[in-house]
Amino acid sequence: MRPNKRDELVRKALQVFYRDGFHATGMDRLVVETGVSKTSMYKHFRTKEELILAVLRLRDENFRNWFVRRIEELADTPADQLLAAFDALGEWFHEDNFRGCMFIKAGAEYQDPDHPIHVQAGEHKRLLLEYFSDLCRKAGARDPDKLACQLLLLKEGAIVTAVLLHSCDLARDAKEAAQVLLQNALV
Amino acid sequence: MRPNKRDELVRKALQVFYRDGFHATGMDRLVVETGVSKTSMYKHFRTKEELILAVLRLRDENFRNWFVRRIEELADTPADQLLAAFDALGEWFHEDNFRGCMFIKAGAEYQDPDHPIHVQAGEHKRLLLEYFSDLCRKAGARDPDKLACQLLLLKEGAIVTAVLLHSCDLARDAKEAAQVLLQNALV
DNA sequence: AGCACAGTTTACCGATCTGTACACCCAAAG
DNA sequence: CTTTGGGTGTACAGATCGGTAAACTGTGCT
Repeated sequence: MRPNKRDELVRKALQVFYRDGFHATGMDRLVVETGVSKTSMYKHFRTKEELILAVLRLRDENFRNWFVRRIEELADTPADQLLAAFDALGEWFHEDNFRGCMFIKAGAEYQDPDHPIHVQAGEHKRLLLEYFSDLCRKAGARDPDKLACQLLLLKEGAIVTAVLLHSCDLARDAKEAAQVLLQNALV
Repeated sequence: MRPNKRDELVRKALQVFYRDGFHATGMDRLVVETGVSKTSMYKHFRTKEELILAVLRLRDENFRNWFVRRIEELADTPADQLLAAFDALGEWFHEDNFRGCMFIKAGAEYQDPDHPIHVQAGEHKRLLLEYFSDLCRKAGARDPDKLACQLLLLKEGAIVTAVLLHSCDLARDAKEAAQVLLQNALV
């Protein structure tokens, strides 16, 4: 049970779940796709749910790391970083394997608010909200928590709309809206 | 094959799919829940996919009818109606059987952009965007299509965030953001 | 050498999945 | 009354679902 073997399984499962969904992906499929035997799979993860939770943990780590790093590459001041967040989003949308937010999809497939998967998906959004709040506070916004929440709404809305409407440049529209909200909150 | 019988099946299936999801709900479950026999079910709908498409058509009709009517009850002028949309949303969020947007969930479970279910889910959002654009134009916004898109982002973001974060009053925050955007677009 | 253990193969479990074959029932038409 | 035909229930098909049993293989440690 090498720990890196487990990580490799989680990485591969992440790809498949992200592409095809949770209920639509059976364990048999993952076993074939990873090349590992079914017994080994169940040695590493006692249930499918446990595997999904591990996948979500990895996805949270990957996404937040990428998001924050990219934002800091794109801008220096907190205010500019809040806007750069939407440039980063736009880059993500244009990746050809973009399939929306895994946590929104997880919350959509496991709707019971008390289900561990649903809870963990919510935790990801809470952490993002915290990050935004922090930036808003540093930028000197009047009500940083409220502004952060509003910017989060723009981000989430842009993601789900980008999935369903493949037409317009939603990241740009979201960024311009964020600009208006930010300006309004700074005065 | 009375047509009202078919409609009754669609109505009941809508409830179950909305509560439990598409992949997680089997046809056997629907047969039990509706009391109809399996053979009859498949006489009305040749496949599960056909049933889901019928459900989405009904949902689109129900939701847009309710949404527009409620908005017109709450406000008279186009500008006020754009803001009242978020009051209507808030009422929806507080219904105890609120489970998010069925079309976002449909798009999340059927991710292939060419899949009929995904396409139909996108169509719903396109119709909502048209409705918003119309109101923005009547309200005299500078760039009505862009403003409509931004307000749609706020709406969609509020929905998915309301599903995952059960804490704050997202409809209110979204409305205040809409107010700022609207004011900015009217000057 | 001998042991421990990660990982494999193969076969299987009962449940559930979408979808179908077929005989039956009952009302309207001849 | 008999025939016709739509709607029904039963029973099933074949695949897949999540998960397990048991015996084997290979590697590293002592």
